[in-house]
Amino acid sequence: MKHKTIIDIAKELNISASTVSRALNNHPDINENTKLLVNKIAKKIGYVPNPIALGLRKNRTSTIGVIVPEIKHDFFSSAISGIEEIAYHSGFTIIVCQSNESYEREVINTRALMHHRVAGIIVSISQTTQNGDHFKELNKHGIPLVFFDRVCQDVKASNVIIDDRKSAYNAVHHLIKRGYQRIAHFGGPQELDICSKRFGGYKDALKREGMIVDKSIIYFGGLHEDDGYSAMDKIIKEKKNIDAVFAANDPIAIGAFQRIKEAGLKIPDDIGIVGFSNNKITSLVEPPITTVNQPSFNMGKRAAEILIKLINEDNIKIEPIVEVLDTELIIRKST
Amino acid sequence: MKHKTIIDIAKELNISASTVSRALNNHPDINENTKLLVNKIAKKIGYVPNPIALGLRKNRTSTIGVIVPEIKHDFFSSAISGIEEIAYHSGFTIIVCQSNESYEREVINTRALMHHRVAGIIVSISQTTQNGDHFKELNKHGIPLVFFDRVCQDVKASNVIIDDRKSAYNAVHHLIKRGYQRIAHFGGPQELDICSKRFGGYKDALKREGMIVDKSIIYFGGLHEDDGYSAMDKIIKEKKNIDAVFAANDPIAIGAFQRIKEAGLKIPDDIGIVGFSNNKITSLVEPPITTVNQPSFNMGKRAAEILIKLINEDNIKIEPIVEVLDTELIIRKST
DNA sequence: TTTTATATTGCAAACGTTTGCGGGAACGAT
DNA sequence: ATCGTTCCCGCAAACGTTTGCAATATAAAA
Repeated sequence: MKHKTIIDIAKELNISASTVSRALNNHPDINENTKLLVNKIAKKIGYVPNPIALGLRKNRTSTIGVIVPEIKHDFFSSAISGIEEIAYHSGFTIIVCQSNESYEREVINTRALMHHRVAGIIVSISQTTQNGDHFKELNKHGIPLVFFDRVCQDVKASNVIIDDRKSAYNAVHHLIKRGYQRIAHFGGPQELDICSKRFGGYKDALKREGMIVDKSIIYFGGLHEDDGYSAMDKIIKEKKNIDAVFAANDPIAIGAFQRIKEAGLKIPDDIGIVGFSNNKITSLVEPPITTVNQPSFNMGKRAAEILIKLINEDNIKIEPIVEVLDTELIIRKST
Repeated sequence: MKHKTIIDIAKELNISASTVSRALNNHPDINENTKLLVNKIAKKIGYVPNPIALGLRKNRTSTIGVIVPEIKHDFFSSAISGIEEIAYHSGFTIIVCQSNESYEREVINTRALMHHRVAGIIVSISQTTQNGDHFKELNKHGIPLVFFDRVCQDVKASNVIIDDRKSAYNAVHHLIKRGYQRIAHFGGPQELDICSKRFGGYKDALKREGMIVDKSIIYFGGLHEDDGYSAMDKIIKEKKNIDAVFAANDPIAIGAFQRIKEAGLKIPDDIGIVGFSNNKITSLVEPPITTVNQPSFNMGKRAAEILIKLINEDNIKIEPIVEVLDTELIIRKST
């Protein structure tokens, strides 16, 4: 079965394709009666505009590109869910790519989306991305860009983020108030902005309370469970004296959590622990883990809303919008 | 900055666009030297073929459509991850849509993808889908289709599935071998094929061991945590005598798990529990939950591989491929 | 030298839209 | 009768490719 075109409508009514096009687009030049007829036939034969042809003509599609490190991660899949939700209701479709935390792949994906003539792009950058030149190319092609969560500092673009520093501060502050004295930090890669900010918040809180920042109980690594596990493993093996852990994210916290339990230590009595992101798991382990709620779904939604706004205001470049969403410390039994 | 076209290359070399096109496609008619020159200039000016123009010409893009109930669900996001992985390495991009378990939205998404001239579609159907006519339309347009996990029975298409019945059988069989006598079943919507099959496996196992299937301890509901929670809640409130639960999926199991713990009952001593899908959470709760490992990432990969094969063999319609992936009962401390 | 085959290229149409421009018809004003 | 408007509509180009066919040149065969 072939797709119907405006030419099919034109033939049916013995008018030209241009008239049909204008009628469908409600152009003032067209007689009201003609519009009625055209729309009637269009509905009758089930005409749907060909987005490809439109894309070629306008040199732009109604597709939004999304690049995330890994689709299957809780946080990102929720965010994508939010993006899709908004996109769907605005008549956009989304193309999803994953960088697998690889800078090269992120560059390739960005270029591919650009060549696909997407209307705009939403990105959370990879761990290994130091340089934002590939994003600047988008600018040259007039493709709007919104970062969420993991933003690229050296690129002028709209951001949907949280206040990582403050959120981390609150989390660590909470630990201190609970009476914990020797608080370790299991941080992510410091090149990643969110990670260095969370570390910053950790330091702020300690300093504010007159506590020292002890490098010997600060560990930097990846963002996965094993990173938390191995950091805690070292602490235990080296018999370091700590009574709490502030992890840069939930998987790290979970890894530490497991190692703590293996060691037969009690949470929260021997060691308190707080994570970051409010992954589902944290509420289900025993004891449930205190963490910072990061509104992943909403971050996706807001990113999409902002992007679509940018797409529609294709007139002049407005100043980038930076939106900071609220987080919330969810206090559970691990602290 | 404008995108480069074959015309730019043509002008640079004072040849026609058709020659450039053929040269780039390594057409035998073209002089080897010309090919060399064309490719050199193409690389020099950074030419990338315009996929939109190509799509219009060929009436088909190199995009794969994906429709799942909800992106943010563990199982689906892993599967999407797998699909993207294969697609990426084959030069395809993926458009992801979610049906939100709504039949209407699934129909709309299917049509939208069709009009987007996707090269093929991968689907896991919604809970509420009883009718596959929208998928049959794809056939008429020659768009190949692969279902994974949740397949549509009345549509002839390739499937990537697991043996739900057998997997459920194994799970329940394991419970019986462990000595559990009164095994409840918390099932999902029975209109969903996978759910009725899992229920079938449950019955098989009981019957095989000469046990009766007691409807009073079988609950059907949704696929979420609250469904498991409320089913277990009823059991407890009505003081029903059970010593194990076979849940149709992990969220249900988790819900039941929480209610059991709230009731102060011991797992696995008072009540044994087994889930289905091997969501990450099941290994992290205490005690970790026995479950059926469902290779979500690989199911996505296989679905994509099969689809791409179908796309490339656009000659005659071959018989649909049905691939049954292995599952594995992961025995943990909850049983 | 003429014919025929072969190698290499270009022309132009087509894919489905949108849109600038021009033009005919109808009508009122001069 | 002529002119100027207004209202509708169609022609054709353009977006970037691919591809059937024709065309040219060159080489081989007769």
